[in-house]
Amino acid sequence: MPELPEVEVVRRGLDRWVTGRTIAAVEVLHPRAVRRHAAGPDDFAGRLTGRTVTAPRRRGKYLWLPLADEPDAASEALLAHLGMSGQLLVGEPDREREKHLRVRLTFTDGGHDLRFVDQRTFGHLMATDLVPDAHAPGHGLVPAPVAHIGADPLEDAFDEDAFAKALRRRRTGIKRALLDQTLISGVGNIYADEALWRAKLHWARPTETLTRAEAGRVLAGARDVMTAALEVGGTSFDSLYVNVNGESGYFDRSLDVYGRRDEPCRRCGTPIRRDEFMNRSSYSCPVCQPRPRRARY
DNA sequence: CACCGTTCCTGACGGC
DNA sequence: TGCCGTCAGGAACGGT
Repeated sequence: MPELPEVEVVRRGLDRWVTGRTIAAVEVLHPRAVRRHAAGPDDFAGRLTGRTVTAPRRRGKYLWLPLADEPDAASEALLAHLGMSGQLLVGEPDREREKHLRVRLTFTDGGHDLRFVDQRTFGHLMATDLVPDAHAPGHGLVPAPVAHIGADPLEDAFDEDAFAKALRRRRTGIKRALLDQTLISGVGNIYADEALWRAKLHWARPTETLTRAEAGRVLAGARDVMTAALEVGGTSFDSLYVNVNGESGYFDRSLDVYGRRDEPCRRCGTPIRRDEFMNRSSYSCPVCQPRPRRARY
């Protein structure tokens, strides 16, 4: 399941394979893949055709390819969110079509094509305007649908003090807050559990009771685990996540709590517990991460 | 406004 | 063998 490190791996792959190339044609094979492009599949294709892709950017789990507008800087972009099972694949244009191929882009140089493949169709592509970035005033641009999300923990613009203060203003549990992309982006279910294990905090800990030091530990935990995942090319559990060349990451072998129900905690040996939370799973160590007296779900 | 439950989707898997 | 229920989850959306 692609979270920030996996999306970053994809971004790096795209930078190598598509930057500077001009889009020749766009095929939308499944309209659901572009459902967030309100003007429809034909408009989506029309906006991309003939445009030249510039260096890919990312914030949290969103990835975008700015489209050159010579002589000015790009004012539009191809925006991608991989959802649960989305892949962006680059390869020989005449290779076999994947079962869940949703969108295909070819380039004027006749070289490798770019394919959006997505089994569960939670991901999407769209063409969108770029708007000023509230997190870096006077500098960058971000796609309009990305404007409302927070900075991610691996970018310079991330304001740690503002994050800690915003957490304390919330009246919810820490894991809910971590999954709220407006507060901090790029953290999904897997890395939320990993960050909380590293910070030794229970997922239902009320945000308003977090000290500045504890907020700092959560953030450091998120940064550390994401950086480690990036170094090994991203996490993969079921081969649905792959980088742009179709190679899976290996980070799942390094996870400390996620998916490790009843296995010993790597710090204290206590069996990892699994709780139900938001109709999904939360994994934690009962000893390292004691349940708070007052829990917020 | 803040918070939270529901919803979209397909394939793997376990039980019978 | 095959059918069916359950599970996986990001984020938009609507209700409170």
